[in-house]
Amino acid sequence: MTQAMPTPAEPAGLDFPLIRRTGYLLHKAGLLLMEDAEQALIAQGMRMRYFYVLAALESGLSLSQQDLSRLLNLDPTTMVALIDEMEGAGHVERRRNPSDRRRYILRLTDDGREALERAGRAVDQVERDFLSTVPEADRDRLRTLLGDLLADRWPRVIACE
Amino acid sequence: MTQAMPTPAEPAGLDFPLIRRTGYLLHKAGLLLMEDAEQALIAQGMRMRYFYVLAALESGLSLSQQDLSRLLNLDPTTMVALIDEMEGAGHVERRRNPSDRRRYILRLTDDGREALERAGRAVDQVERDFLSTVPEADRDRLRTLLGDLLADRWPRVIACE
DNA sequence: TATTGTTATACTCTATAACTATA
DNA sequence: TATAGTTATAGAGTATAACAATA
Repeated sequence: MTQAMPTPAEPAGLDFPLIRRTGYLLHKAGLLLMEDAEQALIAQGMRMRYFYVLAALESGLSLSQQDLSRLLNLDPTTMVALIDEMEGAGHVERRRNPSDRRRYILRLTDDGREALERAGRAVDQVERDFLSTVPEADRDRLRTLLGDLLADRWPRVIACE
Repeated sequence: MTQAMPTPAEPAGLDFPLIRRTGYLLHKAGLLLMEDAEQALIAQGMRMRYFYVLAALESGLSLSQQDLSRLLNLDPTTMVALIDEMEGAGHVERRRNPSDRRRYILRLTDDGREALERAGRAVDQVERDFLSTVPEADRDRLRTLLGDLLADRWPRVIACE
């Protein structure tokens, strides 16, 4: 081949204007970090949405499947399959809500709580690794900046992908 | 309904541990920003990947479809349809590479360059709006932090989703 | 009549396999 | 034999529609 081949290994050689955009960098950083986290969870037979549901149920509120669907922005039919999986793994229990027998009250089991903690540790580790190049002092600043950035968008912030 | 309903409008009321993670905030911020950008581009009949290809071709390198596939991490078959669309819109030209007639050399047309500029302005505007709550001085800091964060992952940074 | 959970179905997106023309 | 582009096809993931139980 006589043509120069762009090598993805050296994109810096390409004048690719996107990589100078804060927005682009923000998107890529978030994406890479979440991919790492998902990968770490897959090693535990779990995905991020699974982790999200565990985290939501830890709150102790009496959440139904559709409550969770709305909260995490997942389709109710998707939620059925997810809760099926979690129930099969013994991490979640379905109990009928006595005051509205159409609904379940979903509860974390002890195994579920344990799985949540273990997953949380894995995600913590991924975050630490990912942020390791950022000086300690800047990490707080970064978190604060991101929090401010999202402050006026709370309704959409808690949601899967 | 007698049970308390969690209202996504007030997630702060939920003790949702994820929203205190820098990694989670980073992911959500990047996602929301990119959704806004995609929305702005859809108003121009364009998507982000379309914008990415325009931006890559602006470099002036002699890129083939598969060069672009590798660079943007898009499947070659997906690239066919995308370039079909771009060619149909008159933004890209396919010319056979005379030194290897299997390949094309893809070129931006004047219309394509114009579309790139217009899209770039839209994305700029989205970024400015999104970052408007961050003090001017912190914006530079944020960009620098994100750049450092990605510095050792360049091979994976230039890529669609 | 409306809503929860559920199933079955359709749709979208992406990846796989096979083909052609070139090398 | 291998590669670029293409097409047709299969698969994963998601959304839509319809249903039973309950309100």
